[in-house]
Amino acid sequence: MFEDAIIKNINQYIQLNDIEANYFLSLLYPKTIKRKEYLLRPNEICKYESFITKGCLRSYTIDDAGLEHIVMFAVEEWWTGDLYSFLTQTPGNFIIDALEDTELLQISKDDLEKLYECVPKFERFFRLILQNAFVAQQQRINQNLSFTAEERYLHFIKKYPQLEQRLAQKQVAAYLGITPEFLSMIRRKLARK
Amino acid sequence: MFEDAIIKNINQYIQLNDIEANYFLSLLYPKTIKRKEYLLRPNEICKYESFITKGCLRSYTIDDAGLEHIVMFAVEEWWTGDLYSFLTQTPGNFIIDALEDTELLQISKDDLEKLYECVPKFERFFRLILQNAFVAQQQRINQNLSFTAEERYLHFIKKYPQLEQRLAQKQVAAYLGITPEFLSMIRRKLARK
DNA sequence: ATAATTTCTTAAACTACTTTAAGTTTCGTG
DNA sequence: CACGAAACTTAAAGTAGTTTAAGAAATTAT
Repeated sequence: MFEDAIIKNINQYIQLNDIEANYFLSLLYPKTIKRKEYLLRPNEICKYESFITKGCLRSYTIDDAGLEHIVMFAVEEWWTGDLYSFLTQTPGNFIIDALEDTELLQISKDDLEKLYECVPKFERFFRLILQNAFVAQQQRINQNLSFTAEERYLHFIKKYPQLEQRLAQKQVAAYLGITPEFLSMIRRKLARK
Repeated sequence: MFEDAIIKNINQYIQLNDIEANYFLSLLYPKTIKRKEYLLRPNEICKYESFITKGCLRSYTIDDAGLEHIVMFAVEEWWTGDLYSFLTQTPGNFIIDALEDTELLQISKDDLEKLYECVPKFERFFRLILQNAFVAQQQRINQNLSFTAEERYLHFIKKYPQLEQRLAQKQVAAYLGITPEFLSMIRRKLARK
């Protein structure tokens, strides 16, 4: 069952006994969403942080010209949500929807705060998760500043080879910050070599 | 004395008693660096995370063409360091130097780990700090993807009005991901309005 | 104060990437 | 398995931002 996967994941960072694990599991709401369905609609308040047991989602914005810009992908074993909206319980900036049929385990803000109180080890768990995310984001910012589109694409397929297989090229382009047309040209140029 | 400032800052996030505060202070090394001096040289291992009591620093990279790209600024009441290098104790990707004469309080990785053990509340403190940093970085990534250079500049001076006063324009340009020449043109265009 | 250095400005030529548009391929659904 | 929709490709024209270069202004060091 998919509750196992999340405990296994957490045990890579902190050690939970059975009581703690069961208490944590009792706070989770399972949810399934189909491809193209929303996890978080425009301007909706993010009520839950979600751990993905199966599937793939994207967090993105739509600009004035109607173009989509992807801030992050999330696949199995990752957490997703609009953290700003979740923490403040105010409408967020990001939209989240599923790129594949997806299964999630969700925790509400109140329950997460209870969890921090009852099992403070989870402060450490989420600190470690956030540390990794922070480092990854800092590297992405640097690459967006210093790499060309081609360099960003090459880095992306090297860093996330399995993820790239699952994504449409237009999603990759929206993550790299280029148009699908230009990504197509980059790929043609690379293929010719 | 500047040790007060850091305790005051931390007490905004968690409540420390005198024993805990004094223990924390005992782990800190004060350091001062002058303008243009390095806090972290190219390929150096980041031995300390640093809390800034006075001054201003930048974390940046230099690309193959010799251009600088600023990943973050850090001023009073902020932490800085190359987190990846600090956590892994391997050479990092970022260079850190001072844009003004700067005073820091530093903590080593070993001491920070001791601190997490002895005063687990600090797990919470750094989780909260990282949460805020994560949200800010996610917004910056989104803006780099969806805003024009002019929009990014307008957002920057609105979000950090006091910081912009302290920075040379070329530093702002290196943070926004544009050339100083183009920033100059943007400013002229805005001034004419 | 003054020289030396760095930063800022301006403008013309250039380029990485976008836009538009049309055709082709792939994919999801009945 | 077929057909409608979405994704991908290609190419020509357009643009946001870069490069280069030179002069002006501001800052730093002596």
